Amino acid sequence: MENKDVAKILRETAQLLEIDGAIIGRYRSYEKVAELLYSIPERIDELAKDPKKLKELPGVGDSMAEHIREILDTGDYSLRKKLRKKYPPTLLDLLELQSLGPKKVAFLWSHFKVATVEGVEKLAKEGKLRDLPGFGEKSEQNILKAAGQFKNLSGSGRVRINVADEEAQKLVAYISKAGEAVESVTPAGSLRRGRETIGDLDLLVTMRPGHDKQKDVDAVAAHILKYPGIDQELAHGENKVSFNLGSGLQVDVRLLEKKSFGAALLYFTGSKAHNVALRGRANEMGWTLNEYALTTLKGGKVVASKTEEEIYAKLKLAYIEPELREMTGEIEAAEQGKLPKLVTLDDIRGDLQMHTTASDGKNSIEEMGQAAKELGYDYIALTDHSQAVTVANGLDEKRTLEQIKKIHAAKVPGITLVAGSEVDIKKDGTLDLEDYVLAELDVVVASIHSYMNMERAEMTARYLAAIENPYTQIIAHPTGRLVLRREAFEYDMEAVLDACAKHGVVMECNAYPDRLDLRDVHLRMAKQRGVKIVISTDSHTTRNLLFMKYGVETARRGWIEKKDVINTLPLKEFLAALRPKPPAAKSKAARQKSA
DNA sequence: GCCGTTTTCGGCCCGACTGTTTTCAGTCG
Repeated sequence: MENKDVAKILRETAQLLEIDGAIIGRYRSYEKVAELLYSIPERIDELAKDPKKLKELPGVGDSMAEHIREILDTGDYSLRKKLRKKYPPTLLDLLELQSLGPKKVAFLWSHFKVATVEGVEKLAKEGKLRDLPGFGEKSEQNILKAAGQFKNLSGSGRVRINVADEEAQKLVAYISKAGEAVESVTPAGSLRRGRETIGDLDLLVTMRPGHDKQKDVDAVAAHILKYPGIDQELAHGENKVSFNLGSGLQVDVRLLEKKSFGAALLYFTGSKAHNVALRGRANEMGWTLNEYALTTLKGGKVVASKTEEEIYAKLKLAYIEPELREMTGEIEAAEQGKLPKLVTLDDIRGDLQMHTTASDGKNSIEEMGQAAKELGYDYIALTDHSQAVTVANGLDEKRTLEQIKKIHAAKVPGITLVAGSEVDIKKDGTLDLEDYVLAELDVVVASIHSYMNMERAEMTARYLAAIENPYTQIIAHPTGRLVLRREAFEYDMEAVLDACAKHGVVMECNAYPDRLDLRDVHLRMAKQRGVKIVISTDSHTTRNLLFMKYGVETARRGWIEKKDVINTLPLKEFLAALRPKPPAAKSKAARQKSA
């Protein structure tokens, strides 16, 4: 059973308990463990084999360990089953509606026995909600609106990181033009943490001290609400405005004074779990932490507020990079001075997967080279598809040899062009080009583009065969998942990474925002085994080369350091870090000639 | 249900905003 399956059951139990009126701590303990399961690199079914290991997880005690074991053994959990008998499963849909929470959902259920979005919508339309305690005409309208949105909503309401990033840049530029009063506009939230999908955009606006503070804030807020992309205004208060963009992305803008910038940035960057831990730590030290400052519990004296660095320092923690703030051990590491020195975009000296017009790319060898040179790279590998990927006009042996010649002949001053191929790993685990061609390539990147729904054991065997092939040097987009569109392949990641470690095969962290694969937890697993990483864009146009930053952010989320990433090395050392290939075999033609 | 330099009970992050109230509960992040 996968971690996410166990997490789903625990989360649902938490929601049902909350509706059932359980005390706050009880359902939070379920919620906490559910969140934890999404973020740990270990598989819960593996951990559960050792009774002690389970209880070492924060927030897991005797009872929770027992519940987890029950879920793993039986596929379900008795308390959840019991609650689902009491409340219909569709009741949880109601929690998704903006303005409805557990209390109101429980009330609606107890009074009307209504448990579906349609049912609630009907009651609202008939005006049956407005006279209930805690409801009114306005909330009736809000529920109607939310029900309409729920029905129209396709998918999760999250967008890929590049979409959020582009929206954020547009908004930052727009808000910066609000006038003299605006000093800075800074994106925070999961975008700053480099998550692969973004649910909402958090922007911090710091204000210059003026003679009439509230008037300035009001003017800026008014300017923001005139932003052309706004679909619906959600909230407009003294220091906050929220709205939906046409894309469905929710935006929260906070207007604040410069002196609390650090505390606010920390707070709005999250993650929630990281914040909760920092607050708990502050309390233990006799302080309290909120979005305005770290202050003393007694007397409310400000201890730190201007920068994140000084707040971490007061909490006796090394500065924790945003990408690490997911409560996966970063607090302990910061306490002990054992945080990784994360790889940066500036460390990257070459890009090792991209396509040209020879297969499905839009630009020539020279154009890709020129664009990469302008980004400051020392080298790039041009890696067009191999023949099996027919939809991409993949290259066979003959065309690959010609392409190698073209790449070596092409001259772009200031950058070295390396001849590569993204060779398809076929169904049986063999590579899609003959050995005599693989031997001629400077770098062999292998990846899967077909038969993606194989059984776990079969897919594992396919990868192991590919890794054992002495020509395979890099495995590209190893899990094959497409963000928000396609689940990862099923296979034994541990076994595959162990094989990579054994054979010196490098794993790719694919920077293309639809892929971001390997993802954070896998990268940490790779690092634990000493498997080296390359970060590549998989570009199909010169513009795509700019995606490198998303790959670097993903690698940082996986605690990856410069020394773990071989395309931070100068060309010669990079080539030396690749698995050495067997000496060039004779071509088929040459073999026939000599025979 | 978990947990402990406010420890074996009694808390559980904390504040903004909304819509309902007439001082606050519920929702949200």
